[in-house]
Amino acid sequence: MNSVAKHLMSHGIRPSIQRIAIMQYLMGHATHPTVDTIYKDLHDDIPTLSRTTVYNTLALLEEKNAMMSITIDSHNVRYDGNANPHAHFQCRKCGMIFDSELNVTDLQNIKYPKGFDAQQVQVFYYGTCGKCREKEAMEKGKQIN
Amino acid sequence: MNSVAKHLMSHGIRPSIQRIAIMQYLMGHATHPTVDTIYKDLHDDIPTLSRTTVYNTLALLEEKNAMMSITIDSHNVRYDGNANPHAHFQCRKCGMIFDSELNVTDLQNIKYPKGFDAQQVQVFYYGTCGKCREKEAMEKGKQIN
DNA sequence: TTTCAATTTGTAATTTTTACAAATTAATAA
DNA sequence: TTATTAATTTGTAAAAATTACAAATTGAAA
Ligand SMILES: [Mn+2]
Ligand SMILES: [Mn+2]
Ligand SMILES: [Zn+2]
Ligand SMILES: [Zn+2]
Repeated sequence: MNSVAKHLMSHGIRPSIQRIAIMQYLMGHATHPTVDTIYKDLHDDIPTLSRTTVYNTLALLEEKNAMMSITIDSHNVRYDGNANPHAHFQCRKCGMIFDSELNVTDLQNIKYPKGFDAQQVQVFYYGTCGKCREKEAMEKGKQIN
Repeated sequence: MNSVAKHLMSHGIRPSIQRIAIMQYLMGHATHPTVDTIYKDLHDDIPTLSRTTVYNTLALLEEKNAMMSITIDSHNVRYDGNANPHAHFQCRKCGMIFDSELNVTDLQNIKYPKGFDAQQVQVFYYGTCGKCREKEAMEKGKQIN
């Protein structure tokens, strides 16, 4: 059996063709794709795949902690095959989402209201990515003023 | 002139009736409301208010840094009249969003990819709030097993 | 007052997500 | 194997959230 199927089973998920394809896609694409990107890309290989199945499967994978969703972008939920906790950076210019080295587990146990119990922490940085900053510098250089 | 109008003007926003009402609502409700909640609540006082105006105004207020939006919830964007940086906690049981004491500015300058430039950081905790934990404890107590 | 610009409004369109029942596929029992 | 049942997938329709846009209104400047 392939490693993706094993990953699913270790999380109590029966490894169907569709579930393997979606999980495999997430593990192979560290781009934090949207539902639509996942659907469109996979649809080329599996023309029978339904959008509903993508939604259903992503909900299942998340519930079983096989991956995580991130709400860094207000327009679309993003999905991340890397389930171990890490922070993210979204570029406001190009919209791309990058991983950050920040170990968010350090934050897990601090500074939320008394009597509360936190199970998860997400850290989202917003700013400008390296490429977009370079591009900006170029544009400025070209300007006369 | 009232203080809300002054706040708007200090951010370069012309203080119209609608803009004052929306900004005032956010400053008076630390509940991190959705667009719909803001619209429905204000509509009682200003029956002519349009949903589009609420969307437009919130986008403007955010652009001018008079307040901030938070994407802690995948279903709805939330709005926060408190623009100075702080973390948030969402209860997975009741959906409520609470402020956290965590000073996120500490995180501002650390651990995102090299050459990148972060302008903002958001920290979102997910878990169970105090009230929901109490409720859970009660339910468990009642059970025979 | 007239003119022009900014703002608001209402409607329609788009996008994202969810609901749901039928069809298909997989697992279990006979 | 074949019949029965359960799990999964599919397609369509509905709901919910957001955006586009042009007309109407309001405010500012000439
Ligand atoms: Mn990631
Ligand atoms: Mn807050
Ligand atoms: Zn970029
Ligand atoms: Zn709660």
